Amino acid sequence: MSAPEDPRVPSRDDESAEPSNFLRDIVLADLEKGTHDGRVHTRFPPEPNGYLHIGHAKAVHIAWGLASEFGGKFNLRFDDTNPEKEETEFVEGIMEDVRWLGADWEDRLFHASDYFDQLYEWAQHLVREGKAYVCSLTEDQVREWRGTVKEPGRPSPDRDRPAAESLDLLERMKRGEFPEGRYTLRARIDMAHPNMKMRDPLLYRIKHMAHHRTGDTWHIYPMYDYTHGQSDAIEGITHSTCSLEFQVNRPLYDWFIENLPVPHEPRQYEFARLNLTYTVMSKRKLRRLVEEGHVSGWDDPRMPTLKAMRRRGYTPEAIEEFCDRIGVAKADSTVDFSLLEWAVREHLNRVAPRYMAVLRPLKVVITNYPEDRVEMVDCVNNPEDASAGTRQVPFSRELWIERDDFREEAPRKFFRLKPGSEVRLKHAYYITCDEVIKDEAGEIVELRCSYDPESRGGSTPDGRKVRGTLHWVSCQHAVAAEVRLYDHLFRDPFPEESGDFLENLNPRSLEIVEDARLEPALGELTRGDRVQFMRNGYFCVDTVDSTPGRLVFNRTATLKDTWAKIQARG
RNA sequence: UGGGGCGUAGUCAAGUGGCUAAGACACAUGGUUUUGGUCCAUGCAUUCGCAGGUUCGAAUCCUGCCGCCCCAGCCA
Repeated sequence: MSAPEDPRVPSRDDESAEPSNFLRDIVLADLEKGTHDGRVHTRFPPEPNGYLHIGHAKAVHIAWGLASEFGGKFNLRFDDTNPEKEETEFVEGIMEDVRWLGADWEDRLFHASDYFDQLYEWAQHLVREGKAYVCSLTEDQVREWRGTVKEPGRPSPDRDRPAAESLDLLERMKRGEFPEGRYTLRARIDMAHPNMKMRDPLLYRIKHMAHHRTGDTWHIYPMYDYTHGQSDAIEGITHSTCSLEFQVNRPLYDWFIENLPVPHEPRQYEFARLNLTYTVMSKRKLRRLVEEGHVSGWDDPRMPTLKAMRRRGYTPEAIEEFCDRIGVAKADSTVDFSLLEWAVREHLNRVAPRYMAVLRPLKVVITNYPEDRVEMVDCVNNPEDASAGTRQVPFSRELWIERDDFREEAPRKFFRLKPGSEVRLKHAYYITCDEVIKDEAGEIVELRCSYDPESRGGSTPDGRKVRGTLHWVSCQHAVAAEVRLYDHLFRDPFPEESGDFLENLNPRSLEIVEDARLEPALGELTRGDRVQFMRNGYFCVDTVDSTPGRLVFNRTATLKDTWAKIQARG
């Protein structure tokens, strides 16, 4: 990349460059100054206690993006310091998600638990230096002694415990000689510090619990603050990115780096986490949705989890585009769901092959078309991509069209099928509606139409204009399938802001179409295939419930629907 | 009301003293169209939370005020 002629021209004018943001600018400046020996090394540090969601995708995108753009490295590190909540099950799931997003940690998969020995040695170091002590206050006492945001705390009676004594107690804590809660190891900083995090924070607590990786080796486990920065230091992380709520932890992060003989000095930078309209992002709330049965699981396509979005048909490319568009900043914000939808449409429009599928079938009989005749018509697979080619679709006397595409009494702007009017059947023929057949209840059950043999392929020698073009499926060739239509999980764009978020669930977030009629080629699709149902939306074959004999499709996103807007306006 | 952050359009977000405040999404209008999709064109902040001040010149600097978020887990 050559330097711009005019230095004031931002580099983002260069199409190959990432849009800039304050983190990127910091890295750029560090590279300029030669900080960290000119290295860029980032990491994504999930706790393996749940599944990743779109907010985590932003965090991965930032960390991985910084590393990949500047020829740096990216680590995946599981922050597994609390054996109570962590499970191996999540480790595999998270790796799958991060890999799917396209972030490559190469051979650098780590666990904070890899550093337990080193962390323990450093804890002893702090004790010897008079910077940490074993405290015998109970949990409640610690809380009480800590003071409040407005009042300073009081020093623990053990604050001046001799180093030798603390060392001995710490060793015995480690060996499991004491019950949980009996002692903690605390940093000796400042009980009157205006930042609560600096009031002699806990470094270790006793937990007689097996760890998913270290087994029964430990009876004490390090706290997040004592673990995170040092793990970054050990791995040579240069820019440790995290979300805004950790800003108050940064002075403590720095304190450990300054007071320990670490091999490297990482720096922490915080950005605003992602919020999205019409959904919730907190692990606790997502867990409630799953556990209380409001969704079918963590991979229910309505969930904002990555495994759900993957199942729904979202692509990593779409998520990356979305992340590029939302930017990186420090202001709390909630992004419009429509931007995510735009991103997935933008990608799928380019790559999804088009097919015809009728979701709510209405029979059309073409009275002047021979009963036993079947013609194969040529259909374009993707008008955005000539290389996608064409396919043959069978056309016959009896067809299914969309119920919405016929109106017995139609408004002026309705240019689909109505009595006496002519429309085009996509890639096939023009038809005119001659007669409407109803049952005893007055329900329309069939349309009798006539076709113009001259219009084969969808145009006529006389060049007459036909305003509406409908998709269709030949009855005798149709494949039946289940189609699941998803809408926002919540009806309120800010479900957390008014009452219990569960009260804002959208009762129509899932509509199941049991008996859609598809053109035969769709019957050949396999799990995970992504397509466009023309005039309907983007769909993918469900990876869980679909079988070759009974296809199940998930709607990823609708197409933009200008007609729906016109109708809504009245 | 201690400390740490943040307020630019409906939503994100550039901008860091000097031409008419980027861009995207959304929205609106028109055009093209064998998907009411895509695509194309146009419009959409006389003003940057508010009020003063400094300056020839302020979203950018100063002062005061207002609002929102985070911190008192032996969670991360």
